[in-house]
Order: sequence, then structure tokens, then C-alpha cells
Amino acid sequence: MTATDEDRADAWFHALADRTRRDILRRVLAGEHSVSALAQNYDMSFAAVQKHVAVLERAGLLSKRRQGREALASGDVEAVRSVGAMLTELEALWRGRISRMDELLAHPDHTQR
Amino acid sequence: MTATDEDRADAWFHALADRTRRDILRRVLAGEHSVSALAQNYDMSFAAVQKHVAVLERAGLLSKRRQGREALASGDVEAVRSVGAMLTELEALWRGRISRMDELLAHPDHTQR
DNA sequence: ACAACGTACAACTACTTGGTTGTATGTTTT
DNA sequence: AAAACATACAACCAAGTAGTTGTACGTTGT
Repeated sequence: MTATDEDRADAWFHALADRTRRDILRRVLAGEHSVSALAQNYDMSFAAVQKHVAVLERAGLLSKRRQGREALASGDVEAVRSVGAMLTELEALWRGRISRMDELLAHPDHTQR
Repeated sequence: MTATDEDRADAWFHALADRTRRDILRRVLAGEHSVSALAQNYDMSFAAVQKHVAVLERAGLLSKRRQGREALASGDVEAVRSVGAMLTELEALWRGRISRMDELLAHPDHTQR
């Protein structure tokens, strides 16, 4: 796995590690929303919400398009799938442990230390 | 979704948002390792690695058992699956958007603003 | 008994983060 | 033209993070 993959993963998980950002992501996956429309849902300043959106954007989890004075944000489901795929790879490592244990039971005399 | 679920999600994603911790998790999912055995893989102090292990443990992504002077860590695949499930829920929201778009195409005159 | 090993934790430092307010710039509406 | 709206970004602050070194304590090997 290259360094940039790890960089992307850092950004993904960091972006997801805040409940406000997860909530924003849910909304923009369900449909396009302007930043100020999003901001009205939270008990914090517009600037704070705008920063959260920027974190999600830098992580590639959402993208914005300009329409007049509004910035319309929508979620990128492909990025979400990529994060899911990384979790699936972790599971595969665990399954590898299981198959090595099977191996151990099948050929005990070659696997001892 | 309850507040504690969100707390757990905060801990999960925060724990995964560091490449050293992800690497540690890969190793302990593949098999049990002592903290000092893990530490030998990284160019940082033992104490730093021990802290990373503690973060993963607090997030419920790994558990330790004592054996003599060693603390053997192993990954919890069920927690990894729970994180994956959360991503799948996000995808489901996106699919909901698609079905609403289908709805829009099927009944355009009731859905205009 | 003693030295070495493995772990845990406290205290400290440099850096990052999540929030704030204020300011600037462009777009609608009146 | 002026007022209101939507966004972006800088500067600041309190709190948290990732690393360090040092210390303490139980376990293992000689």
C-alpha cells in the first residue's frame, strides 16, 4: 500500500471521527444541500459548519458545485465505498488468521516453534 | 441513533485515523502479539506504541490478555464489522436519494418546487 | 539474589483541532 | 443603488493529540 493511500485513509477516518461531520455526510449523501442550509441544523456558527464541510471536501467525501451565491454540497458514495473496502480488507486479515489455525490443526508437527 | 452509539463511532474512527494504529490493528487481527513485539516494528518509543494500543483498546478494536509479564493483544473483528456496517448505512442513504430521483421521474408534476 | 525484560503511567512539549468573531467578496432582491 | 444573503478565510483561543523521557512495579532467567 503506497504512502498516498495511507494519507487518504488518514483523511477519511479523521473526517469521519466527528459526529457533526458524519451527520453532514448523511445529509449530503441523501441529497444536495447548500452550506447555509446545512448550518441551520447545528448549534454552532456558520463558519464552524463551513469548516466541517471543508474537512469532508478535502477528504474527498463530498464535493461542492457553485450555483449563484450558493455552494451546493453532495456526498461522494464512491469514497464511502472505498472506506468500507478498507474495513473489508481488515476482516480478510482476520480470516487469514483462522485459515492459519486450520493449517495448524491439519499439520501440527511442521508449525511448532 | 443514541448518544452512546455516536460516542463509540467517534472512538472507532479516531482510532482508525492514524496509520500506526491501523497497522497495529492489521497485525493483531492476523494474530496475537505482545505490546513489545508490536513496538519493534515502529520507529518510535515503546511508550508511544503502548499508547496507540491503549487507544485501540479503549475504542474496543482490540483486547489484551495478560500472560506472565506480557500483554497479548488481539484484534476484535466484530468491532471492525460494526464500523463497516456504519459505512453501509451511509451508502443506504445514498441509495435512498436514487430512489427519490426515480420517484421524481415517475411523477414529475407533484415534485416540482 | 540480582539483572534483564515487559508493561504501565505521569509529566512535559510541539502541534493540531474545533470552536469563536471579524472582515472581504460576490450574488440576489428590493 | 442599497440592503440582505451566501460564502470564504484569517486570527485567535481552549482543549486535545502524538510524541518524548523518566519512574515504578511485577515477571523471568541466570
